[in-house]
Amino acid sequence: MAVTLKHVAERAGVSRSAVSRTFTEGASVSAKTRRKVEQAAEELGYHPNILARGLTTRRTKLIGLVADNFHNPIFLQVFDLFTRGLQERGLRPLLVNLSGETEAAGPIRMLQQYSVDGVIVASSTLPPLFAHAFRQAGVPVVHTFGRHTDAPKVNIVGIDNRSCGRMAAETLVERGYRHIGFMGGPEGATSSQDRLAGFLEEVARHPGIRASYSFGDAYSFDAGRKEMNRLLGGDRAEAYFCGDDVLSIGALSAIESCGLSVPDDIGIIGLNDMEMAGWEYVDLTTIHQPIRQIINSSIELIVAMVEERDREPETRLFRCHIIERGTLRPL
Amino acid sequence: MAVTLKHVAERAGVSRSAVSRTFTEGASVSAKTRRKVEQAAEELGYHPNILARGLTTRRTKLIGLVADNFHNPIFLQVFDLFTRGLQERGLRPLLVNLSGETEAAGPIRMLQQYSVDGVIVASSTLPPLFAHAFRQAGVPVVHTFGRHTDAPKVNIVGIDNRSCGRMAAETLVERGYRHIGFMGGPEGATSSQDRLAGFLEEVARHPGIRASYSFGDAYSFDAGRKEMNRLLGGDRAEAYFCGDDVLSIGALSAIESCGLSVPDDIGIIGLNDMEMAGWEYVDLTTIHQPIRQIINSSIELIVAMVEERDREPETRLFRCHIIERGTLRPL
DNA sequence: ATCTGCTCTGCAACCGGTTGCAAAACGCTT
DNA sequence: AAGCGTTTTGCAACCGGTTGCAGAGCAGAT
Repeated sequence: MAVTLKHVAERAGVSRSAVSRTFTEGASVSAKTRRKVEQAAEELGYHPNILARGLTTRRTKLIGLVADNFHNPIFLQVFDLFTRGLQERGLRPLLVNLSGETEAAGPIRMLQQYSVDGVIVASSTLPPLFAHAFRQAGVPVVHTFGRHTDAPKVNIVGIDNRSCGRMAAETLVERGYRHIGFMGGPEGATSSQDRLAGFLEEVARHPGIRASYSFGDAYSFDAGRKEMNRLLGGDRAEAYFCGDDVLSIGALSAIESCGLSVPDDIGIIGLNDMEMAGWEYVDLTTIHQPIRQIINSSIELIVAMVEERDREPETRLFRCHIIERGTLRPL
Repeated sequence: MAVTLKHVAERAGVSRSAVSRTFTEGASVSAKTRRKVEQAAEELGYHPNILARGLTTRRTKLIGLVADNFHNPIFLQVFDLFTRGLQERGLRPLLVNLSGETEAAGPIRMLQQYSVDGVIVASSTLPPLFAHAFRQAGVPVVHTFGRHTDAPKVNIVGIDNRSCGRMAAETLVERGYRHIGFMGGPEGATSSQDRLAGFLEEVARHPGIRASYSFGDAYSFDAGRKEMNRLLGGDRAEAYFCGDDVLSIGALSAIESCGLSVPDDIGIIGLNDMEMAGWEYVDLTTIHQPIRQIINSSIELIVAMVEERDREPETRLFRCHIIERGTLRPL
């Protein structure tokens, strides 16, 4: 059916090795054979089978792309950037949906069965254990949006969540809010924990300020709305730092449908600066996370890991900054 | 490094074939050897390499998932459903980002190099030619959200765009709008063309009604806002059928920031019923497209195609219905 | 013409599996 | 115990490639 090395070799009147060599970078072939082979290949429409090649070269150019949140539009952008970036380097993303999964063993086995060259775990909610397990299994791994530590066990690319928490608290305090709240994503997510830690750290530096915190079930619109509805029923704060834009938007929605208005009655600041945050509708004040850089850097790192398997894991953090829009009262 | 058939065979004291057979459905192995092999495999942590297997079985369990729009949140849901559905059947999506690509040759070659079992083209904007080219290349293909025809050249799963256009026009007319507009996605997209055709068809049945139409650059928020801004500067209609929810939301945004209000000054009806359409913020009246069914059906079809390569292509269309929310004036 | 050193080439083995085939092992019957 | 039909097994070839190695071919020097 498909045209293989052998067909090309026969047609060109050379050995299979000669054909193979014309298609491998840096192999030794004379100009004459190369020409013959290329012509035969052209005529037959031959292209080497990457998977068969991978059997000997141990490079499949497949990269596992593991995600566990398909309800946050930011991930559409994440997928866009990853697929493009990988494609540009001749790599292919094998998409793995881990929603609801808690065990790493299954996905690891599966990705090994496909002999992926590396794995990118793109999630701020999966426990660090997950990425560690990949490394333990000998698969190069980058944890994008993972928790930053000083001596990382795997490559981490993302932001300093703790300092974002501080930045958010500081901003709220500056604006004169006296009772401020943190509304996180899932309690178990390292990103929630770190953002909260930074938030409380900053609050502790301002004696007069009262702080409270709680968590949503997920980084999703529904979770944000649900949690804000709950908060509105109790002793609510004057302004909230929501752990993510889509949570913020859910919260805004709850606030509006309750007859309150933003920023007059309640202030909101998000995190991510997703496309939607800039829509007139939403006009969300938020902390910008440089997604494009984070993803390009992740790709660079996974490529480097594949080249040099026993490279020391490293952490790459990117600076965030506040995007002033309309959901906090002005200075 | 990795543990292979051979290792297991040696440890279990059997031939490589015996090991292979234990791991292939329906092969003939005695209970005794099976036990020995399974134990050895367990001890070594062996799992067959799917790609090596694919070399002989010609099944890699890889499915190409081709998309060209990463700006419409509906696709996040599409990816979620596809990845889960495929995973449940032991298949793996190889994600291909075709944004901006116009030639099919490159992607086809690439997917062939990875010997994918089949390809799902998930786009209402890629020309039919694209999916045809895959078929021509002998790759089983399903075009999800593709244009429906009576004698399809490839499998098509989606909705009847023409009848959705009619439904939208009919609804607008019922509500008493006399000058109605169609605001499509890209002019070249079959979905835009068909929705418009249906829309105008229905308008033609109502003599007093005036209709106009135009197109956005893409199925995206920005395109919707930009186009609505243009329309607002001219002789605008009383209500618009936007070819997609995210376009509608862009349009709503343009309308609001112009000081007009919906549905009092302008009515809007969308198409898709994406999650966001239900947010209080947005509260978009729209035509519901049964995404879940469309995607499950697409997966079923691609699986069937892989089983039976020369199956006749078929078309599967799903019924849509109107979801009444707050962007059209009441009956 | 011979030698030297280099570049090319093909053979054959290998990557990690599957599978047709013939022989071995098994369970029953007689 | 021999004969029979079924399973089960291992051998060897194959899937579509790559690659170490030894020898062939070639150009230039002597």
